[in-house]
Amino acid sequence: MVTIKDIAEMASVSRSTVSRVLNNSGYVSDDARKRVEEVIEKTGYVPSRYAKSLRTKKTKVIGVILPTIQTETPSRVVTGLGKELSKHGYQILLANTNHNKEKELEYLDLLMRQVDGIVLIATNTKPELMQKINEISLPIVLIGQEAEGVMCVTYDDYHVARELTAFLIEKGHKRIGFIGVDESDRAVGYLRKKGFFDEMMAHHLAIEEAWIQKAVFDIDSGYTAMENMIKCCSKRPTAIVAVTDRLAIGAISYLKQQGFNVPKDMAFIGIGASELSQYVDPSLTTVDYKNEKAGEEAARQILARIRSEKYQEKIVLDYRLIIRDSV
Amino acid sequence: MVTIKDIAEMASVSRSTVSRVLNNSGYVSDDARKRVEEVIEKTGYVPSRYAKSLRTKKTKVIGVILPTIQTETPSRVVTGLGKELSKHGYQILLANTNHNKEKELEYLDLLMRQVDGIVLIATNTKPELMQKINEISLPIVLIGQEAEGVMCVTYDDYHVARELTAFLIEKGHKRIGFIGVDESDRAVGYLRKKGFFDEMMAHHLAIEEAWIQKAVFDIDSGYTAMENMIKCCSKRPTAIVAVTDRLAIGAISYLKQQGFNVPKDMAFIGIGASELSQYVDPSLTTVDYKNEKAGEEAARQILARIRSEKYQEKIVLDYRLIIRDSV
DNA sequence: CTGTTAGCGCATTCAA
DNA sequence: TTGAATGCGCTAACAG
Repeated sequence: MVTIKDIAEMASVSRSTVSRVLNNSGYVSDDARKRVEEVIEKTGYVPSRYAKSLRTKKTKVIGVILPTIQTETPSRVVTGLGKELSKHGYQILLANTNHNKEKELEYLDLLMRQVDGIVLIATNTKPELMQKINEISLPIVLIGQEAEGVMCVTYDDYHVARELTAFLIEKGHKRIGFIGVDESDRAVGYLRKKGFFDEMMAHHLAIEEAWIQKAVFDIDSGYTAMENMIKCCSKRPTAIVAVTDRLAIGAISYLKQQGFNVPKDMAFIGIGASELSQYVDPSLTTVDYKNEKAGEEAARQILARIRSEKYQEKIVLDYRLIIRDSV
Repeated sequence: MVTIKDIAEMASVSRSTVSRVLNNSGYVSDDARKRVEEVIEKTGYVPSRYAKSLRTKKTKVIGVILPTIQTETPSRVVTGLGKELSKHGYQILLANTNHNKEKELEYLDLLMRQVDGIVLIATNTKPELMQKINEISLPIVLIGQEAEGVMCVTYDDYHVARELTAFLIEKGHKRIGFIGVDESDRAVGYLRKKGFFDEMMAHHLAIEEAWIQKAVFDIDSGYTAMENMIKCCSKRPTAIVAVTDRLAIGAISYLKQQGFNVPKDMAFIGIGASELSQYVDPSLTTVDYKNEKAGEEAARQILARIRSEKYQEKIVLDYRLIIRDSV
C-alpha cells in the first residue's frame, strides 16, 4: 500500500509538502507541486481516509438509519441523500433496522463515533429515542417526524389528511372510513388520523367505529383491515382514506376479490405516490411527498450544520395531490 | 471525546490492558477486567473505529455499489447483505451510481482504500470494469453477472428464459414476442434473450423481427416497446416474454389502454417477482429470483474470503416460477 | 498477567 | 516556501 511517505520520497519532498498539495493548503512551489502530482498520478495513490479521519476528526461519512429499504419512501430519500452528499464528497454508511425499534438506539450509539452526522428516517418519536438524540453531540436530522429541539425535515401530514378528506367530502361522500397505523408513529399514525377526524368534524360528519381500522405497514395488512371493516360495519362507507398507498392497495384488492367495484362502491385515496399506485387497477389517487427532495434537503441542512453555516432547524416540504381513477 | 487512555487512567491500568478486554485477547485478571468494564459502562466509551482500522488494516466495512436503490432487486439484495453482514459486525458503505456506468469505476477506486471488501450489483461485464476488478486486490463479489476469475453470485438467466418460453409454448402459444434490454448487460440482456431464442428454435417456431423489442429498465420503456411492436408487426404475437416485471407491466398498460385483453389477446411473463407484479391487473406471471438470499449468500462468501476461509467462487441461485393471471 | 514502546498514515504546528 | 517534530486513538510485540 502506497502511503504519503512513499509519495514524498519519490517526489523528493517532505510529507508535509505532499499533504499541502493534497489538501490545497499552505504554500507549495509550482515545481514541487508538479513533481508531487506526477508521482501521485503515476502511482494511483489515494490517501487513507482512516488516517485522515483520525487526525482531523472529520470522517466525511453520514450515517443513515432507516426502518427498511424495501419500500419506496426510504429508497427515494436515500437516493436524494446520496445525490446531494456525493456532490460534497460525503459517503453514506447504511444502517437498516428492519423495523426493529431497539436497533434505532443501537445504531445511534454505533454510528456516533464514526460519522460526521446522522440522518434518521424515523418511525417514532419515543422519549428514549429523543433523549438519546439529545445526548449525542453530533448533528442529527430526522426525516418524516417532527420533534422538539431536533433538526427535522417533515411533511405536512396533518393538512394533507385534512385536504384529502375535504376532497372526498367535496365529491359528495358523507360516509368515509380510515385505515391508519399505530399512533406511536406520530406523523403517519397520529397526525394523519387527526387531520381526517378534524375535517370530518368540521363538516359534522359522523364516523362509525368500524370504519376506523388500524393496520401495520404492508399490503396484506390493508387487505385484512378492509376485511374487518366490511365484516363489522352496519353501514359501509363510500370512501376510504388510507395513510399509505400500500394499505389502500391491500384494501382494494380485498374489495375486488369480494366483487365490489372501486371506485363505484367505494372510493380510495392513499398517500405516498408509490409506483404501484400508478399501475394498479383502478389507478390510485394519492399524494406525492417528494421524498427524494426530502433527502436532498436533509443532506443540505446537515452539511450546513456540520460546517457551522446557517441552517434551518425545521423544514416542512410541500406535496402534490395526484388524482386518478380510484375516486 | 473519551479515549482508551482515559479509560486506562480511570481504571488504573495501562492502555494495553484496556485494549485486551476490549478485544478479548490475551490474559487479563478478573480484577482488572472488572474495573475496566465498569469504567467503560460508566462512561459509555466506544472505541474509535478509525484508529483501530488504521492500526489493524481492517475496517469491518463492506462497500456496496449499485445502479439504483429504487427498484426491488437491488433493495432486496442490500437487505440480505445487511442482515448477514451486521451479524458479524460489518457495516455497509453505500455507493449509488444512479445508472452511470462510469461511476462504477470511480466508486471502485474510491472504496478500494477504505473497505474490507466490495459487493458490486453489476449491470455489465465490460472489459474496463473487469480489468479494474482484477487490479484491485480486495475481495470483490459480483451479484447478477457472471465473469471470468471473479467471485459471482448469479441467477440462471439462460435457463430461466428457456423455461419461461417453454412454458408458453406448452400452453399452446406459437407466436411469441420478446421485450429485452441492451446486451451489454450480459445477464439480463444477452442470456435471457439467448434462452428465449434457443427455446423457440428448439421448437422450430418462427420469430418476426418486430416481435423483438429492446427497452431500458423502466416501466415507460416497456410501454413504448409494446407500442412499437403493435405498430410494426404484420401478425401480432399471442404471448410475450419480458425480461423484467416492470417492462411487462409497461407493455400491458399500453395494451389495456388500446382496448386489448390480457391474457386473452396476449399473454405475459415477467421476471423478478416484484411486489408490483402481484397487484397489477391481471396479476403477472413471473419468476422469483430470491434476491435477498443472493445478498446473504454474497455476504457469506465475501466474509469467508476476507477471513481466508473456504469460499465458493461461483454461486448460482435457484428460482421459482410464479404462475398468475397474465397467462 | 501487565506495562512500555513503537508505529499505523496523515495534518499541523513551529522554525528555518 | 519547506521540513522536522508531534500526536490523533488504537493494537501488538516484547520484556518484565
